[in-house]
Amino acid sequence: MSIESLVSRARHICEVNGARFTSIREKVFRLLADTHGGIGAYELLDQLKQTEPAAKPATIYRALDFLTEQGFIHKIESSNAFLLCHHFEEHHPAQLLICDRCNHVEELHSTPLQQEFQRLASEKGFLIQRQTIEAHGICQSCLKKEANG
Amino acid sequence: MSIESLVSRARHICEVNGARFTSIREKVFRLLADTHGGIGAYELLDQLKQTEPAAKPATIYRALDFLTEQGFIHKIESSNAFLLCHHFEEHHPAQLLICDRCNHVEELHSTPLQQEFQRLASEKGFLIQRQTIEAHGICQSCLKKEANG
DNA sequence: GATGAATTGTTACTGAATAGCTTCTGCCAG
DNA sequence: CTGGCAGAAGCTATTCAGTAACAATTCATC
Repeated sequence: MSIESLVSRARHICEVNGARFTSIREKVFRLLADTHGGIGAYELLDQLKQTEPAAKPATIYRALDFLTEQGFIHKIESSNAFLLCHHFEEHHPAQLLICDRCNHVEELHSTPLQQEFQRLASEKGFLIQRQTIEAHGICQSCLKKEANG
Repeated sequence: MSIESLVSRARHICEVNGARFTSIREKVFRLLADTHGGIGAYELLDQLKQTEPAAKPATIYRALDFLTEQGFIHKIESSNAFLLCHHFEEHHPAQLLICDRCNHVEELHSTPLQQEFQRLASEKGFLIQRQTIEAHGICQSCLKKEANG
C-alpha cells in the first residue's frame, strides 16, 4: 500500500467527516506512514521539526489526537508509541503483536477474542468502553533469523 | 484480606526467594496495599516522602521493579499506574478491568482468553513473551449508582 | 574486622503529556 | 470586501513518567 494512496484515502475520509486535513496533520500522517512499527511522540517531533522548525510537543500531540479521532492511528499503550493503521475505513479495536527485536507490529482483528473479553467483563457487571490488547515477543521473521543464524 | 496478612505473606515469599524485603520496599508495598485501585509512581513518591523525606524517583522505581520481580504488583499500561496483586503466591498474567469512574480495578485470570490470544499469535508465527490485556469502562457498582441516581 | 554484593543516595537528564493563553487562518454572513 | 467567528497552530511553562551513572552505605558472610 503506497503512502500516496494512504494519504488520499485519509484526505477523503476527512472531507466526508468535515474535518480539515491540514498541512501539519498530513506531515505527521506521512511520518507515521514512513515508519516501520511504532514511533514515540518525541521522535516524531524531531522528524517533524525538519520541515516544521517551530513544532513543539503540543504540535505533535494535537496532530496525534486528531489522527486518533479520525481512526487513522493506534496508540501502543505498553510502549507509549503510535502506529499508523492501514485499514482505517472503519474504526475498529485491534490486538497488537509487537516484536521487541525488530520493532515490527502486527495488527490482529479477532472478533472472538474481543467478544470473549467482553463476555468475561459482563459476568462481572463491567461495561467495557475501550480495550487494550497487546503482546510483546518475537515475530516470525526474527525467529527464523535466529534459527538460521 | 488485611494488610498485615499481605505483608507477612510477601515477607515469607521474599525469604523463600532469598530476596530482601527492606524497609523502603515494605513501605511502598504498604502504600500500594492502602490504595484502592491503581496509583501513579509520583503520587506514590509523594506519599513515601512523608516517612522517607529523601526519596527520589529512582527510589520508587527501584522499589516498584523489585515488587514486580517478586510478582507482587501489576503495572496498568493504559494508565501508567501500579496495582497491588492480592494473590501473588504464583506469578500469573492478568486481565484488568479499570473503572474510569471510581478507579476500582478488577483482576481477571482467564486462561482461555490468554490461550486464544496465544493461539492467534502462533498462527502468525509470533512468540508471545508478555501480554497486556486491559479494559477501561464502568464497573458494576458505578453502573448501579447511575441507574438509581 | 575485611570484603564483595546488593541496596540506597544523589544528580541529572530524557521522554511523555497537558494547561492556558495568544496569534493566525479560513470561512461565512452581511 | 470586510468584520467576525471558530478552529487550528504558536508559545511558554509545567507536571508526570522513567532512566543513567556514579557515590555512599548496608549487610551477610568469611
